[in-house]
Amino acid sequence: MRERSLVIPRPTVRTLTAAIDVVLLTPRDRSLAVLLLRAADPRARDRWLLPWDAPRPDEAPDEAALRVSRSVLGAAPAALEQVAAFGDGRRHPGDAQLSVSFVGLVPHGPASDAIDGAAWVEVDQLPLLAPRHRVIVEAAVEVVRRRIDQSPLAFRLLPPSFTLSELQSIYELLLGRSLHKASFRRALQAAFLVEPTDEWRSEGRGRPAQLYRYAPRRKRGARRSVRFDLVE
Amino acid sequence: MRERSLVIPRPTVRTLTAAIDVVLLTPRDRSLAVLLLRAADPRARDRWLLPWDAPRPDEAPDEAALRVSRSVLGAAPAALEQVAAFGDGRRHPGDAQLSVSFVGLVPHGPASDAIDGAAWVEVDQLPLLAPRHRVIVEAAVEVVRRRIDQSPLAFRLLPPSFTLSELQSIYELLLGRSLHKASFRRALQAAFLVEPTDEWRSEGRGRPAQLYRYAPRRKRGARRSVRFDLVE
DNA sequence: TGACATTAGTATCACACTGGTACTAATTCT
DNA sequence: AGAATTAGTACCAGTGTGATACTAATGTCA
Repeated sequence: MRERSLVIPRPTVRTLTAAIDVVLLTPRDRSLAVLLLRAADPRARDRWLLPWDAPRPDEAPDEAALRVSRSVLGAAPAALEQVAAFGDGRRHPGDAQLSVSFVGLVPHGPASDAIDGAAWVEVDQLPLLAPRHRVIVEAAVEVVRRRIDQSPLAFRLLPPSFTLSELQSIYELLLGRSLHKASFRRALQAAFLVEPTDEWRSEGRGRPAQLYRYAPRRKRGARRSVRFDLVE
Repeated sequence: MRERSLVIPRPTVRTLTAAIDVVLLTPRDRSLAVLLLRAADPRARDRWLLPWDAPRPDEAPDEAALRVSRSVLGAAPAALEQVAAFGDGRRHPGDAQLSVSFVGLVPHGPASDAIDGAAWVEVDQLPLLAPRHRVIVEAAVEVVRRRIDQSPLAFRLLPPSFTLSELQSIYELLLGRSLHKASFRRALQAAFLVEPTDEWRSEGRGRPAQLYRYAPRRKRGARRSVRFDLVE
């Protein structure tokens, strides 16, 4: 190794203001919806907000995100993952210099209730938000889309038992395109991810569908071939 | 939507100490190596450190990461992406409550020099590090491995022109397994990612290899089938 | 009641992709 | 010259993909 005579000054930490911002997502109609809070003061600069709070002393970011999620949902979300830290110039409603953002998934169904002053809004039809909250929502959706075939996120958007058509709808929702039914089921079968229950659901018209549950059987080394799906 | 009578208190921000920690990676031999700094004081609690600093006032995290990278490399890395924020109880060398971590990629070759007091260490043979620095390195490697087929990260670990065998070696390094040569090249061809130069490189023994450059031709909607490669 | 719409689920089949094996090509080493 | 080494290609059986079309089971409506 060649060496240059630069010298590293010993760094010291500096304080800044921080917030934990949570994007809670649930499937709604044919789209994803995010939970927004209406500002208590109607003359506030931001009418709508993501749920957020400052981390308490000695509270880890994921603990704070769980606490914020519980406070608005009344229960923990089915999944909660960090999205990223945002600290650029975009304005935060609490003027935090740094935001650590999380995305939580809420199953479709009656659990989608929320507290007073909150509303599920489709992510394609966001109202005016603080600029940083807007980019956080976009990043959260992107994170879920990217991780969908690495992590069982799709199953977190469904109740414990579901039909294969519902599962396919979630995948189509997240991937943004329609999928081939037979291929989808063949791949699902090959991955040993679900198992059928002995229940059937009759949803209005049409033939009843069998209900399945998420029951992954560990498959070691499911080695896939290399794919060059470069986005940029 | 059903409404409960919970009330959201208006949150206020709180200050905490923060650091920007940078993991610089380069291919070395048959492994990945990370740039570590040796502590100036030999009696310091941590003998080895990741490059880090506190963000300056009004400096965004990615700007700070770029600044830290430049200060130890003498130049910008070929890629720089955020890994995650870490704020659990694990100790940071500067006792920062929150770490925003970044991973930078440095091409193989003469640009892998570094400043005095720094060393490239294989990621499988890390010395004793502060606990948070250890998990940051592990997370950084994992991020690169996960994003390899979504983002042209592999090309950032190579100089501007390279042989296809070198490219395949990088993929094998990151994926941790060997790949089929013909399949690798077929997939590469189909993705329109590289183009041949008119140069050839004779590297000691064996037939000379043609040099290629990264020249992606945008292919819209390269739709792949769904794969259920769930890790957990 | 019976035809029809609707949704679930399967069968068939041409086509494309994967990866093992084996080959040719061009260079250095001895 | 011949062996070793690395680059690159050809062949091919097996497997995955997705279009089309089918059967199955229910509700709707005349």
